[in-house]
Amino acid sequence: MTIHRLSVYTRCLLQLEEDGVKTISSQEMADRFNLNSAQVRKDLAYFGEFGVRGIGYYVAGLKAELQRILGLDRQWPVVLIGFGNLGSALFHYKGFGRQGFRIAAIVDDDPGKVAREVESVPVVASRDLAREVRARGIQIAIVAVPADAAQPVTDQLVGAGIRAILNFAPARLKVPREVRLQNVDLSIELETLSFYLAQGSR
Amino acid sequence: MTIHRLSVYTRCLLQLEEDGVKTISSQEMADRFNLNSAQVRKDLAYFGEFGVRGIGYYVAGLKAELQRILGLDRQWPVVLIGFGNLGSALFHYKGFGRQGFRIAAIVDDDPGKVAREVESVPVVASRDLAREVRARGIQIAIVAVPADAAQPVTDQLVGAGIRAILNFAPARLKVPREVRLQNVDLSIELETLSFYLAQGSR
DNA sequence: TAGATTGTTAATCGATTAACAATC
DNA sequence: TAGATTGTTAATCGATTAACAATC
Repeated sequence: MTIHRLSVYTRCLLQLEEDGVKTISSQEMADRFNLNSAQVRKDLAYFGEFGVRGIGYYVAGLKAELQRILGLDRQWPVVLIGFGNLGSALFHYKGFGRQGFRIAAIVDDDPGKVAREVESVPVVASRDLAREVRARGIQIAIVAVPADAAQPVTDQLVGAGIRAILNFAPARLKVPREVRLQNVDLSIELETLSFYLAQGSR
Repeated sequence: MTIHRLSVYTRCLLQLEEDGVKTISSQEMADRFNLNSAQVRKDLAYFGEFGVRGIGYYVAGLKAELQRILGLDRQWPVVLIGFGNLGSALFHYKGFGRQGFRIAAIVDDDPGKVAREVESVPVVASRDLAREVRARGIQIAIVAVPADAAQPVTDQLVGAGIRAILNFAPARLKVPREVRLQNVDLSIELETLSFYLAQGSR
């Protein structure tokens, strides 16, 4: 929860830096996100003393600190599994690159796609997955394959030494404890909305 | 939070029904999701008395109740805004349809896409958005356009009487209070992962 | 020095869990 | 009746917020 908010703060700071703002108080930050200023200060103070009493936080300095904490102060090579519609969308999505994530390899078993390059990123078959992961020092995978292909390829990823998986497939993946798994469920959010509509019309 | 869990329970019950399971206890449900049985009971009891003491919950009955509560006991026509890679991926994503969401119209201003039909769903230009929304009684929109196009089209949606928006664009949308907005941030999840990797290697 | 704002402690709030009478 | 399991109250836990001394 705190980590989630740190991400949000970081984006805010990027924006502020672009706008030429030099310092910001916890109160001003809180106002932007409907949060409480004490919460902002507590979140930040947990990782160190980044503020200056009477002044607030220096935008550039705090941004750098948060990026370091979140691991965004470096490039993370990522392997993208599945290059169908969703995989393709994620590949072209600009948001990842902006935070230092770089898709370094694509895995897809469609013979029409394998061995090609997409914007100079190689597309390989799943049999070459481990080789690519090791050769490129990849620790993060994004899984964007159909539900039934998700677990087998996940097992391969784990075998290849992947440490974190962002899963878009509508499947409940099993991974060993030491691998971090984050699921993104595209339809559960829609269900939340329909709940409110259904309640509203009652 | 509770709503989110209700969605999860519903999926579990769908699975159980397929597997021919007739009844389930709160303890069994809890075990499947690393939850506490008291929490399951409390979540369910909030909406009514669905269980039977000594027995547990009837799978079919509880499923029907939860679907009703979540508004999943009906078809929701949805308008999809943007038919690029992401829009296309969402269109073909099977998870939505399974829960009663049906993409009834697609809006895209690319002249190469307008006026065509995709799997008998019409693709219209944004100037015809309001007409389609009203004609089809659409209350839910999925926004999958680039960041800079998101706010203008959102304003149009609001004007057309849309009541809920699921936003995939990396933009902070402004909507009036009565419109429910749910943001899906594709890269914030990745940042959570990199935090743990960065921490681990420290 | 006066004003502003932090970092942190104490108080509050809400959500989770344990416990158990009710009851199938 | 005995065993199982609910619905619900009371206890616990954790997260949020208020308050304020420290200090720029």
